[in-house]
Amino acid sequence: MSQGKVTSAEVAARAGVSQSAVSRVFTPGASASAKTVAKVRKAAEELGYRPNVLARAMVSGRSRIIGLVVAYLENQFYPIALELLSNALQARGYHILIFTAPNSTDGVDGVLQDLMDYQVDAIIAASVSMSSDLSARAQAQGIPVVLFNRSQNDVGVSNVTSANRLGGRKVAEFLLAGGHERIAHIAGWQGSSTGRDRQAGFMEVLEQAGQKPFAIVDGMYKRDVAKSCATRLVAGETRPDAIFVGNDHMAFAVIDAVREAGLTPGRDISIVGFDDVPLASWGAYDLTTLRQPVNRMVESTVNLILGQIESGLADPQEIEIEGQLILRGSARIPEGWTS
Amino acid sequence: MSQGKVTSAEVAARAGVSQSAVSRVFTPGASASAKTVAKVRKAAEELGYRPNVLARAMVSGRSRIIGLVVAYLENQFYPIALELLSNALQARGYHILIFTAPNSTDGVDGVLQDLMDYQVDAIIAASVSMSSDLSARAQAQGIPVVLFNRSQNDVGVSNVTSANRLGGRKVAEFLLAGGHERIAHIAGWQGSSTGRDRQAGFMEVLEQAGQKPFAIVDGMYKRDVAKSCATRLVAGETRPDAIFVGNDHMAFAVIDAVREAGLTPGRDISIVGFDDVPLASWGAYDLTTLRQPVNRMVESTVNLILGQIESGLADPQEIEIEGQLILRGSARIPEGWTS
DNA sequence: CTGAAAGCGCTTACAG
DNA sequence: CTGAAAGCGCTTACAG
Repeated sequence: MSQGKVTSAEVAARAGVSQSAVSRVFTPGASASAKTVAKVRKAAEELGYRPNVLARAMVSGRSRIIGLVVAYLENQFYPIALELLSNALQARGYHILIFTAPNSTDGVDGVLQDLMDYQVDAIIAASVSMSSDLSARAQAQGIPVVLFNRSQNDVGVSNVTSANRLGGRKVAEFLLAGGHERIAHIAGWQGSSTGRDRQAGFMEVLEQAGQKPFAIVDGMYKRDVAKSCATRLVAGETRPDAIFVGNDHMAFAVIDAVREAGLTPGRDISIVGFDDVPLASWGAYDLTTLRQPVNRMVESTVNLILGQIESGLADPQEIEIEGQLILRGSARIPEGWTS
Repeated sequence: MSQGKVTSAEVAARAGVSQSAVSRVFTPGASASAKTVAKVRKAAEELGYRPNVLARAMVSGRSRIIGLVVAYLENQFYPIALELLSNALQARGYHILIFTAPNSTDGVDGVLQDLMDYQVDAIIAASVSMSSDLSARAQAQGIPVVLFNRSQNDVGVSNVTSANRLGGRKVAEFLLAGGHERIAHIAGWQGSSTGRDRQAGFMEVLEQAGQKPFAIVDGMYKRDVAKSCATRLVAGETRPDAIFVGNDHMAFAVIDAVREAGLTPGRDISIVGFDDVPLASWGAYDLTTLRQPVNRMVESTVNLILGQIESGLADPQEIEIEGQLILRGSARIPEGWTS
């Protein structure tokens, strides 16, 4: 069957047609007679021919490659998102070229440059921020960029997030309704929009209720930071009766810390996370959390990206998807609470 | 600065040299005078020129793209491996094109075909198996293939695994030394080499010791399967005093099940996993497990792959890396045990 | 519908 | 060291 790389010219020779005819047979929506199609398909089959995507990309200007910049793969939210993105894109004939990013803007910028060298049709940047310089370069080359799970309005790119501020509000309302009076917040990294927005929503509601937070600290989206914060918080004379944690990944560490201090989440202290990664529902953590609807976030991202690739225009859009509070055992549930 | 896509011809024009000269300046190890280099770099800088990787790939036959087939992203072992692979490859100027695989051989084969269409320089298949037909096609095209965390000797491809059989033996020895008498095994998927090898090593040692396993069931590498198996096992009149679980991902579900039955891992029943993913060390699970040295597995994979790409020859190699038992709280530790 | 020809953006012998 | 030219494997007007 196949023997090294087979080209369209070889197929043409065997089928007794021109190379252009072979190309047309493999180009969706091209014109070829049934007879030609049959001859070409037969020859191609016999030779094991498959079109070279890279060559096609050169001339058509479409690589069918989407660049994905990703970080924080230890946080289960991202592998899940990655898998969903890959599946959805694959189903539409696109594939993901992965770039793992150092967490600084500089690092990301370098990586984005590399990405563009591959002539990607679009870029999805998950959980990182970029400079406006780089976003301008992408724009200039007509490459749509979308920020996934992060927003940044200074650089003129699209972004898809959940309703983070509203999410923060919902958590605060839930905790207040539960009668908590000393609510601490181990926040998501304040260098990120998600961290800031969740905190802002949370604070708004507390303020409206005339309640001061027990403490606010930046957990940096890091397990070890969150854990030591939690340990410190619960070691004091008076301790919080609830902790809202900026994401699930940190919340797991907080639960570990709380238990090490001899307390039981949901009874002695309420813990609420943000994301609802699969692990949140596993027995050992049973974490109450505000779900980010990752399915719908991915769906929106894919539609947005493909729409922009096909239309050729890339006016930035901001998509925000509302998430829902998922009640589990780690936090006291207010009487009669429904949601 | 940058204005749409800039080509080497435009740079040449501005620098007052030939297009070939520009190409040479950007080709590592080509010959160009200091003067030419300076002129070209300056012009390139001013225009925002970067070589088109795809065009380079067309003529050089090297895309600097490595295809990665991956599944099971919910199991933390794979995102971790993915991140390490991507970092290592990126540092050497390669990038990963991701393909998520359906778990059937047919599915994988289809995906591999798509992969080859992108003219990847090599293929890494993690946790999946492929048909010998497909491996032959890759071979014929001179594309090295390595199986990561899976072995398959019928198809003539390289593979990198940990010492799974030995690992199974180590776990059995540990459990026996701990005085356990009713050891069950919720095995890794028996359709996979890892599942079979771990089980085989485990059985060998039990047999040598004249002990029959309490039960052997196939957990399929699925949480829900493993969990219901565990629930059933501990519900019986006599129950196992230890369970060796085919990987950590399932072991977490087993621990959940055991706790739901009112038992305490490490005290009432010993649970041992396989992998040592980060989550295994978190407080809520504290899982004793046989570590797969993912760092070294990745390192070997990258060296193997790049060696084969550069040498042009791809004689299959089998690399096996020994793992170590990591003692934690989920299993009774034999007195005086050191390892 | 179909073939000959140009061209996508590069690299790489080949002369000089 | 350097430029002109061929060619990588395709797609896509352009004639017919």
